Amino acid sequence: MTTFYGEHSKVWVSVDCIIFGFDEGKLRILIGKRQMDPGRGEWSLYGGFVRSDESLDDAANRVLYDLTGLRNLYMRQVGAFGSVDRDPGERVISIAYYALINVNDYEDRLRKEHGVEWVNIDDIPQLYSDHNEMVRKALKLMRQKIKSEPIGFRLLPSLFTLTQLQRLYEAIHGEELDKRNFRKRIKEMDFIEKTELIDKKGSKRGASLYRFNKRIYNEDPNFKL
Amino acid sequence: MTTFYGEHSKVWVSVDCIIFGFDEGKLRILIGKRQMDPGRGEWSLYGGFVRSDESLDDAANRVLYDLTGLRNLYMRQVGAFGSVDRDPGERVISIAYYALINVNDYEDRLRKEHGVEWVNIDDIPQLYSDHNEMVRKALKLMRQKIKSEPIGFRLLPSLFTLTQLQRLYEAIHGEELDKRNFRKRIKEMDFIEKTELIDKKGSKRGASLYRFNKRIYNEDPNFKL
DNA sequence: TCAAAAGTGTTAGATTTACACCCATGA
DNA sequence: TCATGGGTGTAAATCTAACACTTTTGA
Repeated sequence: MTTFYGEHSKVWVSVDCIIFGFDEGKLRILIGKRQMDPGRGEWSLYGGFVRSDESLDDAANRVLYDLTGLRNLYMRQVGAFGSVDRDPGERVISIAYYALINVNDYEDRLRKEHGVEWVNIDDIPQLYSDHNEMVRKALKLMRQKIKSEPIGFRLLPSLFTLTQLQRLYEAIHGEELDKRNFRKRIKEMDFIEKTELIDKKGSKRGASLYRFNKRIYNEDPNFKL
Repeated sequence: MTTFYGEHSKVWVSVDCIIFGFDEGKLRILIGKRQMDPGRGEWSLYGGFVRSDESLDDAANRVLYDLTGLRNLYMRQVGAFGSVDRDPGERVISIAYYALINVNDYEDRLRKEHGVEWVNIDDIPQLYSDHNEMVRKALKLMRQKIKSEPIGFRLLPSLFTLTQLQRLYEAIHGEELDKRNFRKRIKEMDFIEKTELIDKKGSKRGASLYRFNKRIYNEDPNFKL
């Protein structure tokens, strides 16, 4: 094996995941108490080291699968974090990723096995190392992204009511929306399809269930919320 | 030295810089022919390895200073690039940064010493490894950023005419703007100050020179272009 | 019968876009 | 004197934001 860059030093590279979920009207992320040194016992994002035979995206997908048992999650890179002393043990740079999951798809057994919890984004405690900074940036990027792409559906069941959808957007942006204006905009988006099904859980009267039609969206991707 | 993560493999980490400049009405970046193996002779971004005693941002600033002799450049991280085979020699992950410079501040002697050239963003050749992808993402991020923050002034001399400013925005977004609407919006931004000075180079009649007043901007940062 | 969520249109105000002519000057 | 870029205002169209009542039904 030829060594081109021998004179330079190598470092460890990890990925850390900000996993967003929407439950009980709140946007939440998964965090757990760190089970290894250094920093044992501190609240932390879930992460792992990048292996020599996998890309950064592969590493993030592996870590996400390991924690949630889910594949093909919507996932985007947040950025690289590389202060010299960010890890108290060694020089480690970390690439943060955020992912969106529908909380119903996540088996609670698996969640408990890994000792992670859903925490409201307004109540995030102090986290290990620079993880709070990662969360802030992930939230900022996700909020921005959701304005121009219909990624919110990744946080909902495949069938959802318009009130659920509105509550999701309110939770993400942290402000209330006008019901009539919201529904007016939804009606303009043909890829948000009304089904014949009625949800009876959320109200006595019942609310129509909608679904996101990816095919129609791809044909005419005009999204604005 | 305690080794917490010994069982995992380390990798090389580099930074690569997309340096934007505005000259002769075009948005350009600095690229050069690679002077080392692997990839010797291919067009490439300018970069360097991250040292063990510096953060990623420090490394990017060092690389930028080495190339341009300029400090305190506006600079933002583009992201981490980490395909397994992205570097033909070894496993190297790279963190891309973009920076904005005023081309007049860059000594041509230094530019030639490093063998780099200003290339119109519409005429970028095929670049080494994944550098084209880095450029695309940098451009996307910069275009987005400039809509909400007055970073464009970093690409202009400290005194500029409104026509220069308009041409800059046209070059960045790749579309012509209406002169009257453009100037109407500028007038609303108190931090773009008209000076008493007149530029006689750009026209016979002469055009007023303006400057960006950072203090006023910080007091009332309302920017929208 | 009443509490609770679903569903539905209109209007005023703000923002955005389109558009054309006169001015000052150096060559 | 004329070619060149500098400088200026208005009106139509579009988009955004504010706002209140009726319906259905399970408890």
